[in-house]
Amino acid sequence: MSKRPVRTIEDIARLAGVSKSTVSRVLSNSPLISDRTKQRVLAIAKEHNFRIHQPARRLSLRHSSTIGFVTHGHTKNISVEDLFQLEMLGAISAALSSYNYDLLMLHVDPYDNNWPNEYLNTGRVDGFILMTSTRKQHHIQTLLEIQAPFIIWGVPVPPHSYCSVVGDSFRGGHLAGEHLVQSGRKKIAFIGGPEDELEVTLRLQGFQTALDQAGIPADPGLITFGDFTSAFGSQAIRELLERSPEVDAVFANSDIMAIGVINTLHSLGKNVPDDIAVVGYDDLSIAQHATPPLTTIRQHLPQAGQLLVQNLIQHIQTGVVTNVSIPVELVTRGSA
Amino acid sequence: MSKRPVRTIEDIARLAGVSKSTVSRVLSNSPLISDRTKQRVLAIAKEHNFRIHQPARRLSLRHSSTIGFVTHGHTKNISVEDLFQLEMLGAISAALSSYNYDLLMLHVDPYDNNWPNEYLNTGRVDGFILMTSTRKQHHIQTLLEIQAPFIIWGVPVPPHSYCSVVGDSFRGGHLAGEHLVQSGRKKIAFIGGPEDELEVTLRLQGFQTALDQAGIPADPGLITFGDFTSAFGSQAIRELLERSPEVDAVFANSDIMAIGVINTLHSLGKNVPDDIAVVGYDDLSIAQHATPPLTTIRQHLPQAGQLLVQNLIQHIQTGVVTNVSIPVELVTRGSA
DNA sequence: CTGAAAGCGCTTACAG
DNA sequence: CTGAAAGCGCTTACAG
Repeated sequence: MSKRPVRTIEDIARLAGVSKSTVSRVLSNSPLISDRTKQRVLAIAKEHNFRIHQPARRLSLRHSSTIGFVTHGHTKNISVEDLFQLEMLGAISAALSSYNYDLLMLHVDPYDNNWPNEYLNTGRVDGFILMTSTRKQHHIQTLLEIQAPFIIWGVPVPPHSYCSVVGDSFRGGHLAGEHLVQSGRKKIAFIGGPEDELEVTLRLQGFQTALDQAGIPADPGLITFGDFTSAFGSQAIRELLERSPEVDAVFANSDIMAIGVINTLHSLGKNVPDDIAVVGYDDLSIAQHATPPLTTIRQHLPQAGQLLVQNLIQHIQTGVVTNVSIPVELVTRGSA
Repeated sequence: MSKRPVRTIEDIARLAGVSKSTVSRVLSNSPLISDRTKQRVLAIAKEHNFRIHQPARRLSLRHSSTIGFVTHGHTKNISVEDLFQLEMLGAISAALSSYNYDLLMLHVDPYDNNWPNEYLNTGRVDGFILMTSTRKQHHIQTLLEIQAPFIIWGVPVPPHSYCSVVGDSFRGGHLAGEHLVQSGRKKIAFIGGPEDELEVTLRLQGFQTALDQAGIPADPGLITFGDFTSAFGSQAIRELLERSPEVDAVFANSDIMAIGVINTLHSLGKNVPDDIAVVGYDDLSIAQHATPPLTTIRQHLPQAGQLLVQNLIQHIQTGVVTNVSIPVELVTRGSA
């Protein structure tokens, strides 16, 4: 008689003339239930647009079906530099919802060591996904210590064993170098991310291998490291050009950096790719919208997101530790 | 004797020699409890690094203390164009955690009308925050119909009443126009976002008012609309220059557009701001890193995030509907 | 194939 | 100021 008494499984049970147990079972698709009952209950549930109350379910099941995406605290840090993370977030979110998991955003204080407990012991989250980088390395220690389930995007560092997925950076660097070499470039600069990041080192190794193979001598003067920002890209190319005006190509370690490089080149009156060819890294969606459109190394973010969640969930459920390396791919567009 | 028996409030109660009720009360800071008991329980809780289990708490309290941030589905859409949203997300997240609320990311299918129930009826979320835009307008309808608590960033559209916070777009447009006029510009173009967005219209009105006041005649040929992307910024300035080569300033409706404009100007050999002055909008963190650093209208995102969450929570608790307009501010840097 | 009952870990009237 | 008990809405052995 009253407005909307259909809020719980018990309401449905009453309407269907069965027990709560039965309703619960049909809703979780238990094989025990007869088809007739199942259809009837389902019909009633649908008719009333019934949805299971998650906190109750989570309490009973003792897990949250939600994972935390870990990001660093301060608002100020969020900027174009985090575009990569943003695209990754989209990919992860898409994958997560296909598993019926929720995505909790965790803006974490980098100096706090207790945050994993804050989310795990409270039953808000079943595990974590994080993008690694040097400064976050100690988070991994913390997670390892309390045995929190997690997976990282990045190269896992040896002593310990934990889940990871990462692009094949050596091959990425190699592809970039090879492409530049094959298009006839001779003075090819490497504008890298942080020198102490494994990915960066690997890209450099792949890159140098490609030059070696083409018989181009290594020139330390053409190699710089910094961060992944466009600001650093700008600065790096400017300095490079002062030191070595004959540079005819650059391999930048991120699309964002590459865009910084290109902008600076334009303002110096250089033509891209005629005077200087530029290849980026990641293939974010901005890559195709740059002027000229960026030639870059595609990291396959949607696939990465999918693997990150699939393997995390698997790890939560079975304890299996996976480390996967995703093939990268050269995408040729206008800039090189 | 066993490893870690301290997982629940009951464990703490046992250790402290009190009842669960008492522990619960000290943990929720009930005034009923004596100081002695409170200190003792707190000490024990801290010693064992105890954290309350949220699903249980939420089930009991009948609310989730989490809010959903609504974003559109497809991975592909996430790009530099969403930088604004990203910075807003950071601001919201910061505000939320000061209220002990969690932030759930909701990548929602734009053609699905049932998503609010999916989150509200399931007890996963107490309310929603969304950024509006024309295409999202029908989400508001849906939310209104099922009486879901929500707040938007954007101008509320009349017939209905719901919470909102928004920057003062008229004043923003006015400040931009005024600044350009005062620096002696005569042919000032307006490169707008979507023509059917209220914010855009308001910025144009403010802008035109400023020109009027300076006695500069309105020139419809200098006004364009598109979207907030840098690609559109590039395209718009290129077309504008063909039609009216004498343009000496532009007011772009987002920092991202402004950056597109500047890049294109550079590649056309124009100097910014000498040949053409450019003012942007938003003051995202990229603004200060542009070359030249962007003169822009600051929207005060951290404050916006704070108001968004504060007023949403207030609305959830009391039903009060607030509509707030945040003052904007001209930030003068290199580009104009 | 189905149901009654216990339990998940909290909160909070109610009684003292 | 404190405790025993009921209840939040599910799930799942256990018994049939």
